[in-house]
Amino acid sequence: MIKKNTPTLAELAAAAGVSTMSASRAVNLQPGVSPQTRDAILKLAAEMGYVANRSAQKLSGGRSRVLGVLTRELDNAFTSALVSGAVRAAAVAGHEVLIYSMVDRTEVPNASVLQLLQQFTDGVIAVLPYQYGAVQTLMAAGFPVITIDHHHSHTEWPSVTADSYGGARSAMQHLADLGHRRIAFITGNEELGSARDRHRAYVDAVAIHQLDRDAALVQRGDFSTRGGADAMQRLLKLKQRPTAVFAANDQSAFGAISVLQSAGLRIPEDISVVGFDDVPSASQLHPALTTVRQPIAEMGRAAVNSLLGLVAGLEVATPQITLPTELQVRQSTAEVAGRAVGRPVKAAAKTKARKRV
Amino acid sequence: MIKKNTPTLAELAAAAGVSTMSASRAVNLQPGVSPQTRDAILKLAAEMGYVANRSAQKLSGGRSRVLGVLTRELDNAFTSALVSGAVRAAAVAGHEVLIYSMVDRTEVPNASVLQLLQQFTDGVIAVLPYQYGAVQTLMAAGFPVITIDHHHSHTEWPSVTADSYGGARSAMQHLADLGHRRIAFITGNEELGSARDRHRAYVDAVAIHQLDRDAALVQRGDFSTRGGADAMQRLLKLKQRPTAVFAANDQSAFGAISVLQSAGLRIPEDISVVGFDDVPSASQLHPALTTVRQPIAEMGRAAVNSLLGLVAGLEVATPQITLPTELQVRQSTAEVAGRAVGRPVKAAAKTKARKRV
DNA sequence: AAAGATAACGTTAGCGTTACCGTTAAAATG
DNA sequence: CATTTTAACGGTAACGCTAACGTTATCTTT
Repeated sequence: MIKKNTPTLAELAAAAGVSTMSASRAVNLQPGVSPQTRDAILKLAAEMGYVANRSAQKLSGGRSRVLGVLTRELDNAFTSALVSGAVRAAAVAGHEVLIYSMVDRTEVPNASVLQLLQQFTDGVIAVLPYQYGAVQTLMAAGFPVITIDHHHSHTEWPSVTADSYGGARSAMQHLADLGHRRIAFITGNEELGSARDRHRAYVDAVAIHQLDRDAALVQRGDFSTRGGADAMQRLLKLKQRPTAVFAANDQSAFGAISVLQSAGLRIPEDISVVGFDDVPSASQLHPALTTVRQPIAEMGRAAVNSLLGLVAGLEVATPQITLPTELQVRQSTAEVAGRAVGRPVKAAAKTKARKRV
Repeated sequence: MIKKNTPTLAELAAAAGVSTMSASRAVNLQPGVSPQTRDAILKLAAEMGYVANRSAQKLSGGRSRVLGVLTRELDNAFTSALVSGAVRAAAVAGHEVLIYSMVDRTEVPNASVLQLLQQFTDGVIAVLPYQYGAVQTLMAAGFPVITIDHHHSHTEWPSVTADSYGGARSAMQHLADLGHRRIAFITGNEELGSARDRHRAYVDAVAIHQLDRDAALVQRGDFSTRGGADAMQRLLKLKQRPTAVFAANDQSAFGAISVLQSAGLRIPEDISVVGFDDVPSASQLHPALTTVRQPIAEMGRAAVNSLLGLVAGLEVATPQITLPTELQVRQSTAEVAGRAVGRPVKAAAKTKARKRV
């Protein structure tokens, strides 16, 4: 239960019979207090329920021990998982996390939002895309920022990413192994390094596995459900339809699946679909989506740790952190139904079932 | 572009040739300054890029003009839409919104989180469920809180809800109109008033429309995809299967649909499904879900307005705000296929198509 | 044992803002 | 015209904390 009047540092110090500075040093585990007085103060602090006032900390030039997450869309399994990881990692370091959602609104200049963040937090994790300008502004002001994913033209920014290229290659390998030769690709937001890497992996895989090379097989998406659906619609109009579709992220894949199902096509019998991200619903919806898993929570954790380094004024050793990805084979991919166009034989479905994880 | 040194109120005042207090009053649009000096200061403030330091504001006993949103799961279309609405409404009133996600972690006492909120924000919108304890604590401390949805045992809390009962009744009416007599219900988290209201509406509808009354038709869910899927699995095991399923929210409906599709059942030909909420993906996935629309963004707006009232110390006239809901008929519902169990006639599908919005 | 080095504290002065109260000048009143 | 009321402003003191420096004990060193 919160008391209406939380004790202040001065009150704590008075109760402990020391100066406020000693109390401050004790509470912040800083040198300048003997271990025994520190422990005594700490014990008393716990008893009295002392909690530092972060506004005051920040105002007096100190750190508030609060980290910010700058994001646009909240409705996003990716962001959610990321925040969870970040919050946990921050908690270990005694920090809290506050999220700022950049809802479009023209009436407020970006600058004031950024100042809000600067006034409250010690550093920011920016979940790209969309905040390029904000991120640049923040960095220019010398404020610690770590981005998740990276902007293709700002590769020098400290960032945390997953191995998009490797993951995409293994997804394509999987499809090639299943006998697919005509594989479509739905692109992501190509302002992002991750989207470009996945695209590049697709192109390379087409060359290496000697797959059908057709510009029409690559359709523009934007990482959204609608973008995926629209791209799939275009793919369905092709005279020679693909036997498999690799979407740059799960969200796009969901859109594609939706279109395929409403067109009466069965997945994976008629067409295989692979996504990227492995958001929770990927395994919960039908058919369970074969996708490339990103270690999202770990990315959040890594971002927090890097950010805390920046906040402490350390030169970050590896400003660009890339975490491994892993293919998750589920029900949305199957062996291609022979060379002939048409429905797959039942046997095919049974065969691939054995390969499932 | 942010300058490293944002002007302070004192600097602004000096530039304008007035005292800091006059500048403060001008910036906050408070009485005590003549219109002309106020305008002059405001103009200068815009030129100099003055932005108030909210930490300082809050510390000096004032308001920070920041509102908090307390939530648990971010991965939630509902929360996302709500925040959007809240942010926009807050912006109109010159406020910012910061989100705190209550990730489970035992190592940090709730109290410090709440104090964080008290130190930074002027009031909190709590998106239930899960934060009952926190909400109570906050309220006990005299801190302004508005809840979204309401806890069944705390009906006196200031809250914003949608008309769950009415919406659920119209959903049931719709199914009854389509000839369904055996309708299943997947419950939500019944700690919430909304879940109880929907359940009550189902029970009432069964009585009023004289539908099949069978305890096995009501299966427990928890507003989650998995909960909906598990409930549907149980419903499929019934000797007499329902011809329609009403899920207490869209998320549950998605889980149910997933199970139905993997069982080879077609929606809506074999079974109709209705959800509740109308989250964005409800209309984007296949089949597009018939569901009850909640005005989520408006709920966020209403919450902000109420909260600002509380912050201003007003006695809120209507502590319990209920917003209307509306049935959205889409592709997941169709006329029941006669009395006999089996596939629907094609004609049925055509008939209901005319009824679509 | 005297001098210097080191650790353990305390004092002061802000950080940027607003509340409170005091002051001054202009307007309204008798 | 003297007096009261009103509005417009300014000075000062907090809010709770920490940085920077000052002070006092304690321990080395020669």
